[in-house]
Amino acid sequence: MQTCCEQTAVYDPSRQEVACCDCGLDPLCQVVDYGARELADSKVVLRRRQPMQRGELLFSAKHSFSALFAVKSGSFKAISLDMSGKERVVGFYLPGDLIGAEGIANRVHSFTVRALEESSICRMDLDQMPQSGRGNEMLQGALIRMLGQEVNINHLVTSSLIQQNADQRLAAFILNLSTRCGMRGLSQYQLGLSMSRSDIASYLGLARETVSRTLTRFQNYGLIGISKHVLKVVNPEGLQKVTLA
Amino acid sequence: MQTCCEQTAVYDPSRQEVACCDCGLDPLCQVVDYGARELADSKVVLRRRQPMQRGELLFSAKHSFSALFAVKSGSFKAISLDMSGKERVVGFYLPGDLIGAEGIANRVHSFTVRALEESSICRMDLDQMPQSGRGNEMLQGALIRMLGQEVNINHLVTSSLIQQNADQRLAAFILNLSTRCGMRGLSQYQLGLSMSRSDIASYLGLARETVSRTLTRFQNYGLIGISKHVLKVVNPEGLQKVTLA
DNA sequence: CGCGGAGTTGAACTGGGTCAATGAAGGTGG
DNA sequence: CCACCTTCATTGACCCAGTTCAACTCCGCG
Repeated sequence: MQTCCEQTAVYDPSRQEVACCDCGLDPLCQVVDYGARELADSKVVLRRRQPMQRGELLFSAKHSFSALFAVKSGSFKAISLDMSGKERVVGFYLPGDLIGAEGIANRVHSFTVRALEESSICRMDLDQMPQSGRGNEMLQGALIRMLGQEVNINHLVTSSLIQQNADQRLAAFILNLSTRCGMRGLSQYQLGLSMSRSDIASYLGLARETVSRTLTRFQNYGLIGISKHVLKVVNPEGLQKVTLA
Repeated sequence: MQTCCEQTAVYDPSRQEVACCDCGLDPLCQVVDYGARELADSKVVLRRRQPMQRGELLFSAKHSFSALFAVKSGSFKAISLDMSGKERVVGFYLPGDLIGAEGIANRVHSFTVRALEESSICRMDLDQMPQSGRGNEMLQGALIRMLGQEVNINHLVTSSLIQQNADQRLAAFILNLSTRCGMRGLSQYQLGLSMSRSDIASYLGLARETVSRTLTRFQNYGLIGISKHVLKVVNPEGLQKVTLA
């Protein structure tokens, strides 16, 4: 069992990287580290800081679930095919975010996850959960808390998306990115938009032209500054107001 | 510990009621029943078939989490106050549905749940989870599977709502109600719409006038039959087509 | 009987989608 | 190194789905 900051792969550490203590997988990692002895004979394995290239798949829809992941650096998008066969972006993952919990129940992933840039992830193999013991109980407890969080977050996101207009959705989206970065110890006010405008549009249920227009309007209002894929949050209170309107 | 079909409250059994084997809480109930001896000293308590009046609250947002619920008969709606203080319907619960899982992680409920009609619920008090033992592990395992399901369902619902027009949202909504009733052993083709048009509109992110107009249009097309609060699913394949369009 | 809430229907307005043109950036091969 | 291509982004013009506002009906309830 490896301790928290041991390297398992060659990787450039100069990139913005989330600290373990700020990571969504940390509660589980701690259990695994702490319970090393109890879990020693189990198949739970942590592999840290695996590098990934832009465009590479973390896993695919309908493939069997075998591990949970946490973004260490970089970013990912989740894509789902709806019934009519169209691709839809269903989520973005930033450093510290947990990926793959949706697969636990049925042991099958329900969407595809792709790296938006050069990234690194931690991987916790759970294809063979230990069958019993104190370590297992703690692991399960941590899983329950994490899944509960996931349920809550999804509820909030859904609520805010469904009944808001384009301005509100985009303002909420930007603030969401910003606070998530803040929570994870990254900059709240300078965000790297690694995803395309089309990705954002798909995620928010808008046309990409609307995303483009709204962003430039926000910039004209002095709410944000945007050039290419760098977004500066200039006036978070203003954005907050937009979401309420 | 009570066995599955023991009554704990006086309640008129003539109403449409879901069987235990079709109930979302059943995996947990089974664990509790099966592990009665192991859990005997714990604080996990099942209370079955508690009656509730129309308008009565099951729990309120910000109140501390202490139990999971399953709808036995009747129906409920979940209401959340968004940041601007407006009420928003975030979900409907039918017989067999599980309520309250969103509160597990933070031990606090994130929305309010109200009975839409005379209903009954089963209640599993979890404010004091057992600390260890085989029974606990099974309980945790069942919780994990349930939460995982919840995450998946939320994803599907969100996806289908965000990027669809009014017709698609309403058709999907009706089919969703129908299949859920079917899964739980109730009629798929004759649904009781215990919620108001405004509730449906709020849930789907539409104006109540749009819901009204769309329903009558569906009726004119021969897709459904609707009078007051009884909805007949006449042409499910047709509705399915509408969702894809 | 009169009141209030829920539902339906009509008419007018508008936010955002669609279509189209153009520009900017990155990749590839000669 | 440049020419070409592809993909992504921006901006303008137009149009329609769905909101808003308003009138009216229906029903339950004091």
